[in-house]
Amino acid sequence: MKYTTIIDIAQALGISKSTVSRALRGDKQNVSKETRERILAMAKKMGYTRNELAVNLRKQSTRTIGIVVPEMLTPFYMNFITYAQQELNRQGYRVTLAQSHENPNAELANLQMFEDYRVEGILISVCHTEKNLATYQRIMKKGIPMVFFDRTLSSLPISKVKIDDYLKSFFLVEQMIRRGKRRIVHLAGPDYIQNSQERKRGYRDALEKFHLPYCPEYVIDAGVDFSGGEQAVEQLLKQHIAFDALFCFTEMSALGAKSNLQKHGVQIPDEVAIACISGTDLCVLVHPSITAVEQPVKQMAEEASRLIVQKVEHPELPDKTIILEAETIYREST
Amino acid sequence: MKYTTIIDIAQALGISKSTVSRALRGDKQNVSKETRERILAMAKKMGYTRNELAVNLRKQSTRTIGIVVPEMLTPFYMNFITYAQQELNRQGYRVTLAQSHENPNAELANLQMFEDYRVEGILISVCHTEKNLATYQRIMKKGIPMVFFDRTLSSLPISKVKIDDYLKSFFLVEQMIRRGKRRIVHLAGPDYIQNSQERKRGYRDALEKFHLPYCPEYVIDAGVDFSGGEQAVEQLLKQHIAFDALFCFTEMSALGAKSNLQKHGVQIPDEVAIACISGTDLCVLVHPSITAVEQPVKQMAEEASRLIVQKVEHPELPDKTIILEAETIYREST
DNA sequence: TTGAAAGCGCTAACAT
DNA sequence: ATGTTAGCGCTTTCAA
Repeated sequence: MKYTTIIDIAQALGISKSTVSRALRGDKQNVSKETRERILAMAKKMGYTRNELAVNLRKQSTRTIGIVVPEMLTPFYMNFITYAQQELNRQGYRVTLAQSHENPNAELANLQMFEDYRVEGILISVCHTEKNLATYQRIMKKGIPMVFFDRTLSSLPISKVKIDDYLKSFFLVEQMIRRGKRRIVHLAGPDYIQNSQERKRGYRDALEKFHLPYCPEYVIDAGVDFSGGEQAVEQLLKQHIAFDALFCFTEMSALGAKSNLQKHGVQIPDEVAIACISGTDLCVLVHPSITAVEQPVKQMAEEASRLIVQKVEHPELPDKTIILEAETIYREST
Repeated sequence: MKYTTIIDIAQALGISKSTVSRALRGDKQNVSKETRERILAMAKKMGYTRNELAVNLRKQSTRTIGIVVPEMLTPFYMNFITYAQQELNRQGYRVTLAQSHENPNAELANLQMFEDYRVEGILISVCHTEKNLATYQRIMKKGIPMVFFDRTLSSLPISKVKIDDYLKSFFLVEQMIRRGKRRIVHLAGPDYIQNSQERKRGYRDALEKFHLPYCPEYVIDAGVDFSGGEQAVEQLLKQHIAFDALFCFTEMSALGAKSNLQKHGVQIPDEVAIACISGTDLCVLVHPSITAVEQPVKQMAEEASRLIVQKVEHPELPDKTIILEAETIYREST
């Protein structure tokens, strides 16, 4: 399969490739209307499509932003990507996507690939607090702009867009306590995600504020997904740990927990209340009794996009951290 | 920001760029172990990353497959993408993604972009039966391999991977009838999606088999998303159309319908049974009473990937249509 | 208004 | 084992 090139067009018309290039790029100044039309017609006839590889190589610019996310199964990251894509397209950038599947090695490979393809900026939600620190720093030092979003890293002086996980966590737990819950179990996320650590702090401090005891066995590592939530509940029941509320790290683990509780015949929310900090309204949609603090995914995407574009176009400007107000949703128990 | 090139390395070492290129590409035959090591060390020291743009241009090959999907919000397409990516990577191909947002113009732009970037094959689930027919044909004629999946087009002689929507639809409706449902409403998808048309046929024929009347007002255009399902139910209730079962086109419209029914105090599934053909277990997860025929997304992704690779590497081979057996799931009403 | 020529970073055929 | 050279498709000075 052979693509038509500007040389083919030039030859077919008996003119130089420079003129063809100019016409095709829409340069109205330096090519007569007549030849312009002949060129456009011939290009169409020959099925010409400009080779972006060659253009990018020549121009030494791709106008492409790479986005790395831990996963794309929950709507949160997909929404982020969609909004970011919109905003970045509006600003004249293209987007290429990569998922790390929660695996630092895959994340590394993706970042490497972005470098190889000369993306001009990177938006990333990291999958591990430490594992790829050196790589992030290497990329920064190389001068490739990066912006962290959602799962950020406090240890790195890079622009970030996030919510205040500590505060939101504190808030949610406080709500549960005010509603009379006393034995609140935290289905926590893994420690290698910083948001998880901050939510643990929020959980702990909220208990403290109300002089409730902090029991280590009430904090269970439930991972990030559906089955993590199921297993955590399984464990709780097996160990006969009494509880009247669950505060989950992700919406998926909340759903998993819910599902398993129902399987065991536990009434929700009469006996147990469930809450999580959610990227979308999935939880609410699925089960209105789950209380959620909703992350402002659209704003997050737009802020992150604006930040990365700014950084690409004005590398000299200082880094910025944006903390977004998450919307708190209260649902009446049904 | 200036990237290190093989010329930089060659100069730093006082050798030719060909040797550097060879060493960096892992050619052990034609470069002495000693210089090889010097080159690798220097490359690392200077932070070299190969410019894939240049490589692709020079080699006239990108080893990249483009995937176009209507949306990425439902897990079905995301699962497809993930599995396809795995399989294609295994075969030495990269993947680039685009979503049409159910918009034929966006789909067109995405296909155009894929051409510009010289993808070597395209996997697509179309968003409209007719709108972009000419483009698909143009691409085919140009010799760019394409494989259709899930939402395919019977009118085009291109390789496809799909389920038998007619059969599965027939089957599902038959089940409802056998369970005593008589007034089955079909929240149908739009006619510009072929799968939707075939499911309508299946619905109709199943009724006929059991000598049940076909009422046009029982077939409602509910679109593809959550709000479509909500609105369809709203309309049913407002018009006082009696029904005891809903057969929905998508899992999202099933969820929307369910949500609105609950809002109006209708018991599910005591009064109304809901069924859909689902790409994932989302429905089941959300509401175990929803009956679903599960699409074999993993196989679909793997077959489609294999087909496209085969077509890229052996363009002379004939087109193929693969119809996958969808797994039928019965859930007991809870 | 047009053309000639250089070059983006890399590979590969052909010398040496 | 290494170097020289041509060229992938395009843009962009510089000349004409």
